[in-house]
Amino acid sequence: MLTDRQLLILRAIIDDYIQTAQPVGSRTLSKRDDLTFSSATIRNDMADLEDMGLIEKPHTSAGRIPSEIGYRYYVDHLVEKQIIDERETGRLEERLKQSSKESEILIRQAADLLSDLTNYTTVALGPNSQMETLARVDFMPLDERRGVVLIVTDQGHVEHRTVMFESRVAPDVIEETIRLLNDRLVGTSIGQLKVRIGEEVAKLQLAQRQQYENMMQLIQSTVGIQTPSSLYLGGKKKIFNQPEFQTLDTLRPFLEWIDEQERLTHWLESLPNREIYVSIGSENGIVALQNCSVITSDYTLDGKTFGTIAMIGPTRMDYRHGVQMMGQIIEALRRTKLDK
Amino acid sequence: MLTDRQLLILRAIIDDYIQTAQPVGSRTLSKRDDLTFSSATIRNDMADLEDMGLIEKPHTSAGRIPSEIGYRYYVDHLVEKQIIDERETGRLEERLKQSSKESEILIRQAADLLSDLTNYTTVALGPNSQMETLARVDFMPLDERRGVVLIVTDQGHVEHRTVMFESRVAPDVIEETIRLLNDRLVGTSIGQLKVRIGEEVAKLQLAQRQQYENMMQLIQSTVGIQTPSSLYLGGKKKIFNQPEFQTLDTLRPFLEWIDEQERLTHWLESLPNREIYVSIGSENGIVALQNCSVITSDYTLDGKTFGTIAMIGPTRMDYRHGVQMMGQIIEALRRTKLDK
DNA sequence: TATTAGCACTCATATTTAACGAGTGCTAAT
DNA sequence: ATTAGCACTCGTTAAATATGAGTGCTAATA
Repeated sequence: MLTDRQLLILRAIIDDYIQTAQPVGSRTLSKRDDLTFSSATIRNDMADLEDMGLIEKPHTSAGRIPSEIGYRYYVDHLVEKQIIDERETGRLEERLKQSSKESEILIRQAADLLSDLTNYTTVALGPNSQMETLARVDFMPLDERRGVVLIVTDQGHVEHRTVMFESRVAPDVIEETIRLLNDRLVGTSIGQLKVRIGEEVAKLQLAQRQQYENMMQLIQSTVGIQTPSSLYLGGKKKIFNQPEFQTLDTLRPFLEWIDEQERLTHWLESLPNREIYVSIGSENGIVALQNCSVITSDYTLDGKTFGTIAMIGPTRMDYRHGVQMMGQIIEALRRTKLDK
Repeated sequence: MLTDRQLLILRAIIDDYIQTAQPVGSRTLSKRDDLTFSSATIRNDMADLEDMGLIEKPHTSAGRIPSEIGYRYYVDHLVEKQIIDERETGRLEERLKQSSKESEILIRQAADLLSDLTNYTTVALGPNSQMETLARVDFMPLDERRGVVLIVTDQGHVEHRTVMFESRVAPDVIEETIRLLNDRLVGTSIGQLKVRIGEEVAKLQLAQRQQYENMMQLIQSTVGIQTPSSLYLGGKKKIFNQPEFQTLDTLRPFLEWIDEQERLTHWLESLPNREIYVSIGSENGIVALQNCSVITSDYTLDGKTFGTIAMIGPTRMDYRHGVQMMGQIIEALRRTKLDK
């Protein structure tokens, strides 16, 4: 167990290191107003903290830096649970409102805002349309051989796909196909749509099948194309300002990783958390993010579960401020009304 | 005017430097099979070439490197006009075909292909929908207060926008509005659509105006949102392998610049060229691309003018190969048929 | 018993110095 | 006109040295 003084020292080391990115020495600490002990005393406590694995030294004659365990302790015990600052949240909400009431734009704006607030790179993932369900299918002919299939989801999202027929299709066949699809498929999740259409085709009577099979398979094939969840990166440049990313060895893996949209999306979708969660250094298990910490949270927009937002910075990130800002942003998003 | 030998030497210097990224010395050159002169002779010619501004030395005791003027001379006089290699073009065409027949995906694929072929970063810009013209407007109600506006262009592209009414609108008013818009606006370029709708509203009779103004203004406001031309970056990572981008000073401006999608789009759209064009070093006028050269070309897909594709590498890029590959790709694209 | 002053020791970093060698420009010989 | 020869330049590398921040330990102090 840690003594009060050790706690004070640990906290001071981390706070200082977060600010300066430099190993912290005992003399520097003893000069702080909140540490009234001599450097020798502090050295003794530091040795203990090091034995406990909370801090470490890069080399003999350097000061100490927090270890991952140290950061973990700091985040779990020394970062107060988020207190929503009403004034600040209101201001954020205001800024979000200004931009637009379209969800896509709102999310981008939120990511940018969070990045500006913290100076870290952010990633925002929109709703995964695979999870939404079909509210309605419709068809609009363009010319003899082409038309647009419209898919409307329960969340009010609309997708369109142009389809082309092999040969001319009678209007009433089209009409009937659409009626059929609406009758039987409303409520199906978008992700399952393809499979379900296949099932419906199988169920058709022989007579019907000749008529509708072609058309339905056509729709099936276009519907099957996954619409990837919308992903937005905020403040990618911010990484260039971080002292730990001033060499190619550290910068390159990060940039290469962050640019892989697909992998990024999967990663965000795989995160199990609902509320704000902090992953420190190697905890996240991603080699390219070894020296990074991530604050993630699911967010809701207009009351509905919507997506995931993440903040990525060096392990030496300002956890207190980061958690605070993340809380403010998701609260502001929660309060924001969408029109639809 | 250059003597034959000087020409030979200039070419050798540039070829060598392009490959090694190291200043080329007279002794190295004299050992080449195609240069039979002594190093002293070569030195004399090098001095002349330097006087003419075609090559320069980083410092006294280094070899020579090409100057921008040298590269320009090389590109203009020493890079043979592209000869389409039928076999190779066929192979590229094949690979393009495989991926998809959708233009969006084809363009991505082309950018990736070109990047893999050359090991440089590529940018492909899709068609600018602002230039296409309206072929048809349609409307599909979703519920009492919402509906989807469909916009079809002459090129067969479809866009949709969800609109929301302040209050319930009678179906026949909607129908009539759409008829009106179709009657009067078909053929208008998408970019002008917003202005043109405004003009039409102004022309309405007082009686009509009450009915349609709201609806038309609603459509106007949603139509006004610019759909940016689709932009695709291929092989962004490639830059990390270039020796001239191994320091943050050079890498950072490049990456920051390339990540600004909007600026990039404008830049590509502003390029006046139709056929393959090479811009060397500072010629492009972009500070962040001081040390880069760019090979750009407009391309056609399925015979129609479509967009612009660019290849960005260090000034010391393999112009011959780059121009060659660019030629192959745009030829392959030209031959690729789209279904629509 | 807990704290602090004092001091020898460690080790990354910065500075200096010297050696190296690739490449040049010039001159004189071919 | 070409080439061999040679003194000279200057960036790069390596070794030698100095600097100083910070530590751990011991002994003195409250």
